[in-house]
Amino acid sequence: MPELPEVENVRQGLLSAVVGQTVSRVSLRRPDVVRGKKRPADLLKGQMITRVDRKGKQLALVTEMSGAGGGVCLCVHLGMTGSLRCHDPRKPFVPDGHTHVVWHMANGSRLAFRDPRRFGGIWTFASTDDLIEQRWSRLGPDALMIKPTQLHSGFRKTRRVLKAVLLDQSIVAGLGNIYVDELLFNCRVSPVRPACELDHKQVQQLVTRMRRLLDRAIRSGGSTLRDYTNAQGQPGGYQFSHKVYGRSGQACAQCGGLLSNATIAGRTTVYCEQCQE
DNA sequence: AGGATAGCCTGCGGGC
DNA sequence: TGCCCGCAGGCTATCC
Repeated sequence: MPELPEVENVRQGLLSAVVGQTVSRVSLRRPDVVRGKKRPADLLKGQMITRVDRKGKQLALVTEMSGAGGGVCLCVHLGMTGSLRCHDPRKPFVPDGHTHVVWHMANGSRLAFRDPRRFGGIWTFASTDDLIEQRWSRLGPDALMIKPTQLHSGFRKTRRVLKAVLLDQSIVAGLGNIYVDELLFNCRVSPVRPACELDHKQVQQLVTRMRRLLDRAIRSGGSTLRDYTNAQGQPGGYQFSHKVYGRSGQACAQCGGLLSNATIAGRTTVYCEQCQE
């Protein structure tokens, strides 16, 4: 469930907890969560974490410079149930069966990657340039950065419906099922509307409202439905502001009619047939 | 080749 | 009470 607002909250929590810390030991309890070519040296052992970057729903733990183009880095994708949690040196921490990687820091704190469903994973790169070229270049612009012209050109090159296009990370990176439904309701636009039908003014409004929605969700700590917590283990509060997600059969906040539930683009979708055209 | 669909994986909740 | 099945969903692979 971690979408952009949740991942951004995790990123911000990691800034204070692990940036500047040196990794003294890495415990790889479940090797297959590290995808692609993995070298133990690439799991950051002996290196100092200097940055935590994000694009869309993906994070990067970056270490100090090593050759051209930036530091060695790990790309972490949380998938549906993945989490990155920091554990205080003074408190006991017993990794359970779903804790796949533990980074032990020189100051005694630990960073744990846990992911019961294992839709997430970790990718290793020799430099941030490699990460960008080999992986992040496949993503569209980040949802907080995208310009209306960029989204509009993404819309015009397909015949798919809005729901499918907004979920497509190669068009815009960071939205998932929750925030797409919330955004479409916020804009009063139907999820089954072909994306290519929107004119520039409508796309502009979509981008404006997308940024505002995501900003508010970030400031609320993201949405916690079941699993999500930030890097410090605290839940978010934006689930209390959801207008449509998870509210099928309940009253529309705008017209009072019943919210509909349908499978659109293979995803459960909640929307108001009356208000969203 | 764009687009739809299956499969990955576990936990939980509804229904019998 | 307990079991089984359906569902949740981001992303990749596969097929049409």
